[in-house]
Amino acid sequence: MGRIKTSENFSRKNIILNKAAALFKEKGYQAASMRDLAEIVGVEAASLYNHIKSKNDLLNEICFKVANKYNQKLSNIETENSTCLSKIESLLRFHIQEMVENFEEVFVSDREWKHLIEPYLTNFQTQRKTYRKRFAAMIDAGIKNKEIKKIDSTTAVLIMLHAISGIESWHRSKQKISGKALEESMITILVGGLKK
Amino acid sequence: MGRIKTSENFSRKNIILNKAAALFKEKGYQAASMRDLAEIVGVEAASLYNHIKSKNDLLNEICFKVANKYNQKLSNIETENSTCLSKIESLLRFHIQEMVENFEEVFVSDREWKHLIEPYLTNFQTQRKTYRKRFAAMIDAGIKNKEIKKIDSTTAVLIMLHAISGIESWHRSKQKISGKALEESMITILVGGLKK
DNA sequence: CCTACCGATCGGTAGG
DNA sequence: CCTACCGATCGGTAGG
Repeated sequence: MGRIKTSENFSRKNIILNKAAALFKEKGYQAASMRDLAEIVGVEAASLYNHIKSKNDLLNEICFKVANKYNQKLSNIETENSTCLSKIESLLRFHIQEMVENFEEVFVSDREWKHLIEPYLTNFQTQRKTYRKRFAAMIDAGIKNKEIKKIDSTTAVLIMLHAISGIESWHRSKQKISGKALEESMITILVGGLKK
Repeated sequence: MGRIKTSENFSRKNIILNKAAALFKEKGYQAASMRDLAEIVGVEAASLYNHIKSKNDLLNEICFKVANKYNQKLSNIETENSTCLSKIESLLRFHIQEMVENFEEVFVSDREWKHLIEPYLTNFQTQRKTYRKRFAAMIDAGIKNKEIKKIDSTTAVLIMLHAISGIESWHRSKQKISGKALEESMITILVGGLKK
């Protein structure tokens, strides 16, 4: 009795969630069928509904799980006692690491959220917008500080977040550099582009 | 007799192609139905098939139209007699302008190409890979020249192309800066990140 | 967790 | 360009 406790949750529902993230990432939400998912999980399609409410509910759980994690991290970084530039670097490193290590759910949250349905769709969009504003505020603080060159902070956020979401194509490449080397290259270019 | 000749082609087929690009961009290829498209065009779904072969053929035409345009531009820039850094800047400006002006088809080509079917899928993937290699070669030449700082050129290409494809969210923003201002901001940050 | 099945919607065709 | 319609597949439910 008593399973071994780890940081991962291997309940049936969590297995389904993880497989769904991989499937949605590969095929796109709409093109992925519940029969596809059932086959991967190893049950009949109807059986999935003992663990989940609907296909859209799976997307919901993936998207908000990721959003919560990112909001949490941003809050932690905001309260750090350090320069703006090093806060931004921390945040970028977090984004890059998440994209390297948990890229399936991060990718789905990033690219498939438009298939969410109301009221979750609006909720999610609002969270995204808020996150970007807080990120831009960090950049603006750095510009005021004279740590960062005078740039449009909204554009800078757009560039950095999308550059990172492009790590997906790094995953697909055959002769790829290591995750750590990728992180260092990205930081050099992105943070280098901000510095005075 | 004789229609007025302009650079735009308003044939029935081209109208369908343009509406399809907008629809695929908004809903995603899979979620967009031919009945949706027919309604936008103003005919019955069956009538579309007098102008096109299949839904997938529409995606094909959009993706390869964009690919051809980009390959053409890259070839022109490669033969220019100028510094590597200014070649890269020209290419980036072209990418940004295309994303601002023709963003529907560019976006579809960028995000929905995985729904192409063989042999077009492999053909398209190969073209993408080749394009990125040629772009990376321009950066490597600049590093050798000492125009550009020593960075991983593959990562730099990944960053720049994805940063630009993120202009999609600029289109959705309400209080947006002008296309020209966006271009200048992006060039400042991206090219600034390369310079020694 | 499975079998059996539902109504809806899909891409596409026949025939005019 | 339309009406009428096809077979396939979809998300999901009933009942055990």
